[in-house]
Amino acid sequence: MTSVLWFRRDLRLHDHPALRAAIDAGPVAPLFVLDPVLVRGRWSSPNRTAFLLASLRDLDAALRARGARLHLRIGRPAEEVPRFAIEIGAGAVFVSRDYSPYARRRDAAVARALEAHGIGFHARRGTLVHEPEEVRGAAGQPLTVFTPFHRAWSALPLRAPFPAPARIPAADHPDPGAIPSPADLGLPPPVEALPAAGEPAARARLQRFLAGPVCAYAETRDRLDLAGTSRLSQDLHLGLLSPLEVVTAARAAPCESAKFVSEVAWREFYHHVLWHHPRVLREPFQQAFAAIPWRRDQAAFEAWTAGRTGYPLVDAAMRELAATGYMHNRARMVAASFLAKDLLLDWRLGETHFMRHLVDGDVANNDGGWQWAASVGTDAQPYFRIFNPVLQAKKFDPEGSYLRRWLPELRRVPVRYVHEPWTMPPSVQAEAGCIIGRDYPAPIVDHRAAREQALAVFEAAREAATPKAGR
DNA sequence: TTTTGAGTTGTTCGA
DNA sequence: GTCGAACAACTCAAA
Repeated sequence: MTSVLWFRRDLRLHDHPALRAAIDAGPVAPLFVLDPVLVRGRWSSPNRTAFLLASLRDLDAALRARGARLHLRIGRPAEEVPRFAIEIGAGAVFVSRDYSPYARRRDAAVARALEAHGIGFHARRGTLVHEPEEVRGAAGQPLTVFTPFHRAWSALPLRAPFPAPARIPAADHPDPGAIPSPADLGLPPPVEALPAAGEPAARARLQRFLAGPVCAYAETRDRLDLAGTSRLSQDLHLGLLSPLEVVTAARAAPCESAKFVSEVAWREFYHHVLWHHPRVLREPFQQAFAAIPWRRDQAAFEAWTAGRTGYPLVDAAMRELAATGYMHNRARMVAASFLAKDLLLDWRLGETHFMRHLVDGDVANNDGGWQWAASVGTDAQPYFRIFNPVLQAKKFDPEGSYLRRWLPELRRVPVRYVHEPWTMPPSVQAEAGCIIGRDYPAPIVDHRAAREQALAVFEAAREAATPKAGR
């Protein structure tokens, strides 16, 4: 039986259960559908699309080396997938499961359309290590606190990863369709320094990380001035790497890798939370905080996006994002906390801004991270944990090298002032060529006062949602 | 059922 | 400068 392998966020040949199932069924027609909703939607990103398109070119090359080729269609999947399957005479469509609310609606529509023509739709694992149905508490319930989730997740056995197939029996369509460039799609050019795309580049990053950096990961992952993180987020997002293979390889690393594996578990946790609670894309997981009166302040939001808040770590982070489509994880937390707590702006504004820029932008992880930073997520109640952007900078970038890298205005500012440049005496400002208010902004809010206000606002929301006496 | 233990990533304050 | 306690008593998970 001829089948279609519809690639989505599983752009690899290694450890690909859906691909294996398709090959076992007979000739395979690999397909990718460029969905306008994902290319031009509210949460789309030219950076991410460019990385996707480059990865597709790579996937096509890898398929050709094995006797097949990638077919590309542009349009709505509910129309394009059935049309393609019918044209090629396929009896089934295989996919790797996808978990976002949009993906669920899309896949349900595609499956319905296929069914009308007697074509099967088969979703296999491959996007996560363990499926949402598999990670459960003692009473069989979905878990919403990370630690019990992590325990249950870690206790599940790992299957052996599948090797990449040596050959793929091809079912070719006479019109393969060309992989467009971003310009062909009318998209603005992406940032210059995109990571190398495609499965081989991702596998090389994984090997390099596991050969050494993973051993220091627990100590260096938070350091803004060191390259201590894995930099695999975009690869996991697009499925250039199988998370199962990543975890299997990490556990076999020559040193302690549990901290890194637990970060992969965070990715799974947020995917599972989104699967069980799709409403989190619209509202806080903790409904008590749905009523927080977020401020409307366009100027403050624009200062944040432009990296001109006057707090160097926040500004460096936002400029790193604009310049590279990437932001260090620690910087994401500080920048997000600043938007939600110091500026009291709706975390969903920041969530959208991140999605529009991040090469690794992932609905589940981004939403989970933002809700955590805004203290409205699955965490029980640490709303009084408000990052101090100055302390965070001193702690994780002691010499200010990350700050200076992204804030040229501060390059000549002495270390003792670089974390809080507004404390520079005028003579030092003149000498450093950095006049506060002219070359670099004064803080747009006073952190101490903003913190007090945020505490009061969150406290009030919590009070309002709590019934007074004894339920 | 009720109770008990515990919770990614912090900050501030006062000794 | 360092260190422990307080933050505020909440929710979830499991015994």
